[in-house]
Amino acid sequence: MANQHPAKPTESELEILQVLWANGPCAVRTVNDQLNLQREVGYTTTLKIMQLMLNKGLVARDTSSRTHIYRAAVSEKETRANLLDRFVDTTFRGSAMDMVMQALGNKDTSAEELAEIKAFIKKIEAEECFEAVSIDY
Amino acid sequence: MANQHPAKPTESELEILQVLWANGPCAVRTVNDQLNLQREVGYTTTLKIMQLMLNKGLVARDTSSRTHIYRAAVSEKETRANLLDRFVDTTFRGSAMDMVMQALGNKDTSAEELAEIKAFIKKIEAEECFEAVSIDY
DNA sequence: TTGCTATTACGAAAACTTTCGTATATGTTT
DNA sequence: AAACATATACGAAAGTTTTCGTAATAGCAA
Repeated sequence: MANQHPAKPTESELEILQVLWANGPCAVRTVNDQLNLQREVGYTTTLKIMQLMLNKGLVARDTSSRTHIYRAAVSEKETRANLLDRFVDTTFRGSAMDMVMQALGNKDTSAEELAEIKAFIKKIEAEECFEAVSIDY
Repeated sequence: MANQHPAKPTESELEILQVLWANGPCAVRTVNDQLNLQREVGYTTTLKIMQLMLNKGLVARDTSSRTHIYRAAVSEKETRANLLDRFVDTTFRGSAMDMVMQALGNKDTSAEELAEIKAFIKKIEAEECFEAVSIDY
């Protein structure tokens, strides 16, 4: 179920994965248009990267029609988890707590969001009472 | 006070900054030794990167004695904040909440840590009542 | 068919990062 | 002084990622 190789997409590759995760399977043209909402990227550049991603197994594609349709071949959740792990290691010396604190400390966390987190924590705490039961759902 | 250019250290540069932040001003030899606790890196490699960092303004150095003493020229807090921003943007589409949730969701958050976060949230909520006052200390 | 547009494929250049060999200089020890 | 160990400086190579020019192909319209 889990990916064999933890998948370490580059920054550009990640941008593309974001588009695919958000929009579902897309043609290269669509992906490129989406990217260009944020920054200028040439069409063949996007195409090339997506072809490289195909080789790495980060995406798959349907070539039955002329315009190939690409889809993400790695899950958003797992990829995020991997990247988060790496990031916490390199930037917060492995302390996820430090990172959460810093994220919360950034002045722009609304009261609503804080409430949301509190609720989430409550949920986790409730689950911890039943550790023997699988909570990996 | 804030850095002019948000400072985007590479991964190696970040490793070196971590050492400098943790140990205070260091000679290249010291930094290299520290790095080698985690992975093998040649001395001149570390030296070279630190010299490049000097050009970029990421570190400063005291050359009064033969062994130059380097120190971080960017603050840990600000750098972390910058990197965190970037990371949240690229990996969590800008949603710090999503990231915090994912971090907390990773099964290995202890009850103590959750309590810590709750306390921290309480502190933030208290501060939000006095938004006019600077909470940037 | 002919010409126009959109797409894929491919390779190479450009940009960036990391690594290391080597020259040179400076202390230290014998 | 001479030999040795250690430090800096520098440049080039190797590795990785991104960018883009160009060719080949397929679909479509006139």
